[in-house]
Amino acid sequence: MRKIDLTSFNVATSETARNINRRIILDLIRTRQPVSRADLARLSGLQRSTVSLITEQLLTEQWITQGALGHLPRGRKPRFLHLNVERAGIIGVNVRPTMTTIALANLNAQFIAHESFQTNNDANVFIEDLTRRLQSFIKFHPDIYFEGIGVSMPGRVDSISKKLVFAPNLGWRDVDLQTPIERATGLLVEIENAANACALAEIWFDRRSNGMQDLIAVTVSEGIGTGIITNGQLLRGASGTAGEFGHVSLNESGPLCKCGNHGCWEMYASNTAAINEYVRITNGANSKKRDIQDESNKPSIDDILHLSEQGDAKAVEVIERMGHYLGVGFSMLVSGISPSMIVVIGEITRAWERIEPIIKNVLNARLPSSPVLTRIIPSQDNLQPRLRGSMALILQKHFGAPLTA
Amino acid sequence: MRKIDLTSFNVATSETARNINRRIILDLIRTRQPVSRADLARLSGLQRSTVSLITEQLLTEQWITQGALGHLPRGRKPRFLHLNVERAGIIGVNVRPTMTTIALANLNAQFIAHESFQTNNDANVFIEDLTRRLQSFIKFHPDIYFEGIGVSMPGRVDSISKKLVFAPNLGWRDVDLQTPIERATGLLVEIENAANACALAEIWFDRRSNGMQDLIAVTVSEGIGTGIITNGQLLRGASGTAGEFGHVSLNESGPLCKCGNHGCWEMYASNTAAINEYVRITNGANSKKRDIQDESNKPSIDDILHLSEQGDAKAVEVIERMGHYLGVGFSMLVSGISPSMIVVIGEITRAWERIEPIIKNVLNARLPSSPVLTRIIPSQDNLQPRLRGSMALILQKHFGAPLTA
DNA sequence: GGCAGTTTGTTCGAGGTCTGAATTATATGT
DNA sequence: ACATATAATTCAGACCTCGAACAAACTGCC
Repeated sequence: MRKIDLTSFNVATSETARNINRRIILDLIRTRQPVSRADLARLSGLQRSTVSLITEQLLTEQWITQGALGHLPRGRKPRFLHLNVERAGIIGVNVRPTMTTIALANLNAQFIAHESFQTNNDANVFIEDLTRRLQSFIKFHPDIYFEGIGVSMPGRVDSISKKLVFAPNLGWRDVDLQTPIERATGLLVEIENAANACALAEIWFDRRSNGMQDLIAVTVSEGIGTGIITNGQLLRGASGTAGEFGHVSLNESGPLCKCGNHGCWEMYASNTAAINEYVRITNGANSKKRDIQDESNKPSIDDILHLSEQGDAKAVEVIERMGHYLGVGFSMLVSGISPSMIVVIGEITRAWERIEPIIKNVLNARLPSSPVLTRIIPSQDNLQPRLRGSMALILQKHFGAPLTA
Repeated sequence: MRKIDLTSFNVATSETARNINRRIILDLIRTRQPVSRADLARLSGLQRSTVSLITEQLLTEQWITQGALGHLPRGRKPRFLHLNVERAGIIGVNVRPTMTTIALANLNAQFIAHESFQTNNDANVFIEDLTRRLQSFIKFHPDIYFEGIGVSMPGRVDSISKKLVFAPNLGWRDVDLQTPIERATGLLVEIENAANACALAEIWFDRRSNGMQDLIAVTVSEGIGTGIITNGQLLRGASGTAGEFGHVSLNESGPLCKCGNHGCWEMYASNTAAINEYVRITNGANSKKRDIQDESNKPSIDDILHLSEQGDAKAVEVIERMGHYLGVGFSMLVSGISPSMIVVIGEITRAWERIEPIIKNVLNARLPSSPVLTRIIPSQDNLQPRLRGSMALILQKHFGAPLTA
């Protein structure tokens, strides 16, 4: 049971009941479409008369549309309702260290258009670039009503000020993206950390999380990020700085991390860690004296995955080591938070068949006293969880639970 | 924003608005008493007429009482409202490995009566003992209407079946306390893990958590437990097994823990760890051959704290080591969850002045890239957080936010 | 003492919402 | 054509909040 937050709460007015039921009906239509009014009454437990009133409202507001008639063995045929995919568009922006993607989707979070461009290293130049592109993107679709813009960032975002606090792989600090984008487009803008966006994407759009109210999304790339959802809601912590499990130290005397701490989880299980390890063990075999590691000589994580798929013993070793340390970190998450599901996002999911048994072994070894109830699965990367998650930020406003009490 | 849980949700009826506002008013009276109707209207934002209707209902149901008149420089004097402390009693039960305490409190969670007895090692004998004592406890207060019984347990409690899954320090497994107590007393019974109960006590009754919606309670005793509150609500995880941060491994090759894993946090920072360490370093000095450690010869944590207060160098060393490792674990919690507050419960809080700077140093060393926003404070142990938390389990039902959508 | 000004608390009609029974609409099978 | 079944709408009744008007109670000032 939730404690009432007496510092910021909403009392109920005469319209509160409608607000609650409207959101329930709208979310039911979203997830069960096509669906009839009678179905909605059965699913929700509301009276058919109430459902009719609510759907009439949703129809006039163009949130939904009426479709074909259904088929039944007996009786009057039901008229199916759908989300009105043409009503509105949501823009998702996925900022990554090298590339930035802008995408337009309908209310079903199906992509309609997208474009990508190089991410400029300078934050100010980038913002100018992005806002200009967003403006022309919007102009290019004059017939669409835009609900808002969601932005996923590779770094820590303050949940109150909505500023980017720090993005290590971009080298940006204290950047305000929300204000310039809002000013340039006049739309609602939400900024969120990439791991949090992935967690949202999973819970809002992935069937595998059906009915789950808690899960953790682990993004494995240059570093490791964790987006945590508990009780159906993002865990943000004091000013949005939760989710830095990637910087929990697994070994006090381990290698020095960018964050200044030693032996962080991401020093063992990130792509960067795998690349460094691969360079270390191949150099050790080929030429011990080549101690200056040229950046351009380093393989990419995709190279290593490709080599391991072809049976290269050292690449396999590196990937398996990465799997092992992913398992170590997961065991921490399972002990402490015990989510229903952990979703892994990143290139490493390509090698899932190889690392899954390793992860399971580590978990069983490290959690001997209790069965592991957490499902650990790879993300379906083609679904673009970062982009879809940034869209969920906007969709939530209409489809999420109302804020009462 | 919370996602609507379509597997179990509540639609709004015509009474939902009243339910919401009633709980807001009742919680405002609880926290701000004495308070007038006009104050409530200002605090809640509801109309004075609405507040009058709600308070009238609360008065007839005897949840609240009218008290004295207030004083104002001008105008009609307000009539103060209070919680009706005589309306109802809540029974809290705190089960610990050696002793069990039963306490009766009023709606303000002020203790009226309490009794303690030895905890029987045999679960069945214990249940019989407890239910008999509860029955006579209730008979002894025939004029009180009991709201329910909350039980705090030193072990893992399944949040769905409400069974005790495992209590290592009692050696109990799969014990159902709820059903026999409900049967014996006819009252609502809630069972919860001790750390979770402490977290609830903190958020419901401690002024220091005013306005906070997230905190972690860390119980330091034989082991280490973590009760986590996020978004104003207990984090339970898959079937209530969250909060086992005490069994996260800090060192893969550390000492073997009861749980079967190596180098768990509680192997370094619990009372047991401190006692073992003290025995190790004193034996090392006195007689290296005395390798059989007689249980009865071991000092208690209170002994060690007492010695350290008197300046015993080895006791001080052990306490400072414990402080260091508490800091190590806290840095994990701050990285991953970043709660507004961490509250420490246990005998170690007696040495707070000594260990606080050590903990702060560890946190600053391990979280170099961002300021630590989390306040770390000792619990006020005389407030009996375990007992009060078990009472909060029952109070929540009436004072918590309603379950809508 | 009486009156103006102020604040508390209640009363009552208006408007929004859900429920549940009755009604209308539409389809199938005999 | 008629019985049966299901979908969807209509409408009175009950509950709720709002907001204006009103009554109650108190202070200060003339």
